[in-house]
Amino acid sequence: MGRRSDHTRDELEQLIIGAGHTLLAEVGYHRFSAREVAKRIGYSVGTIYNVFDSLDDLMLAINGRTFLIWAETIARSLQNAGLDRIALLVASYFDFATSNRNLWMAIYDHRLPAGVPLPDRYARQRGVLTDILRGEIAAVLPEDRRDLAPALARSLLATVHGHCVFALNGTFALLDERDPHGAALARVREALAAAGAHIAV
Amino acid sequence: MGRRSDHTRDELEQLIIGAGHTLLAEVGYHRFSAREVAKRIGYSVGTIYNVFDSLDDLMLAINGRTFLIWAETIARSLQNAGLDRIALLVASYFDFATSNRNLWMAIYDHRLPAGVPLPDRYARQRGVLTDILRGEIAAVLPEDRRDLAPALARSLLATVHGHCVFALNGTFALLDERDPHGAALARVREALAAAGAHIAV
DNA sequence: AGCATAAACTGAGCGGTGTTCAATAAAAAT
DNA sequence: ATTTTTATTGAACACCGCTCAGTTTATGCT
Repeated sequence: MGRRSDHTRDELEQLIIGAGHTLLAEVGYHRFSAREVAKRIGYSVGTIYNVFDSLDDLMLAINGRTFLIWAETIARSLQNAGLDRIALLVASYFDFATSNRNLWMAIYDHRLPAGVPLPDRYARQRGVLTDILRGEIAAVLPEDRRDLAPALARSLLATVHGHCVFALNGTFALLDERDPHGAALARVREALAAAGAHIAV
Repeated sequence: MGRRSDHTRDELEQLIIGAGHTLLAEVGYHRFSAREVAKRIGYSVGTIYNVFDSLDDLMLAINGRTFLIWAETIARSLQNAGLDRIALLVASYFDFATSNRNLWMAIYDHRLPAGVPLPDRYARQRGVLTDILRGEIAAVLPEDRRDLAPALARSLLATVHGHCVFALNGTFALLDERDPHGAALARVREALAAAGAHIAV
């Protein structure tokens, strides 16, 4: 066929990302395919490649959306948080990863060829989430140590991430760890305490 | 052709694992293929599948070998270690991962289908490495807290792992972190200090 | 209205993948 | 010498990412 124009270019892009997001959530990164996305929206493979340069490109768009949803989820749960906002952040991280297994893992399963840098757009979508973390960590640090916030936020993110990965990929099951979330929170508390943070517990 | 018997079954298995290991190191998980392994040892695809049930099976064998080499590397570097053995462990972790990027990442890139448990053989190969860690951590804990060692070892492994993943997958580059190894070591020291460990620094 | 241009969309085709299994060839046993 | 067992093959199947000549439709122009 030819021009159909049921959708504008932007709508089509969003349609693809949406269907891709759903497919990814259902089957996971390594069973994801452009052909299946096309089938689901009633277009042919070629159309996917007219809108996106490559599958890498599409994956970045889908993962970018996951990041936005993730940031939104965490922001919302922070709104009705108690005093211990840090504990809530850790819990949110685990919660999102666990209840969106495939989407969350795809973020880290997908990698660009060596040397290709992440596009700015994607970097910004990721930034939304890390900005929230940095803000919350800065808030619990004493004023004279606020400058530690960026580095500490990165490091604690990595700490929680490590526990979360091991929880989801079976490593912790192998090691008989039954409370990954608790362990992560304990490490975060120790690090914050060492930095002089004042946390309500 | 038919029976060639240049190799016994076991030799052939080791030949495949060896060539697979090399290929994996060269091209990484997502460009790894059974056909290429076969080509490199002068056999055809079918032979790979006579020796291994599936590619998952072969990947486990290869990753298992990586674990053994990793454990050996760490054990050797512990032999001529100074007083701060914990710092050396963290450094070794980063060092192995960085200088064996593809092999190390493949351990975590490869995942069995949901529900399929890791075979015992593989679990044991992994165990060698974690046993070393648990021993070293127990050694720096006061006697009356030695029982914390297993849980703490798991958690610190996850902590260092998280930092290492972010260092290798570009997340830390995105977040302007320039000393992942230093950050990981700082977190480990804080956690050990909180557990009452006595470390030579 | 008719026609030319531009845009959207297709899907067969290319070279790859994991996996299977009838056929085959050589060694071992009889 | 003949049968049996074993090791090995590679074409075939259904999938993959990706391309691009070709088709269809909408739009602009006279």
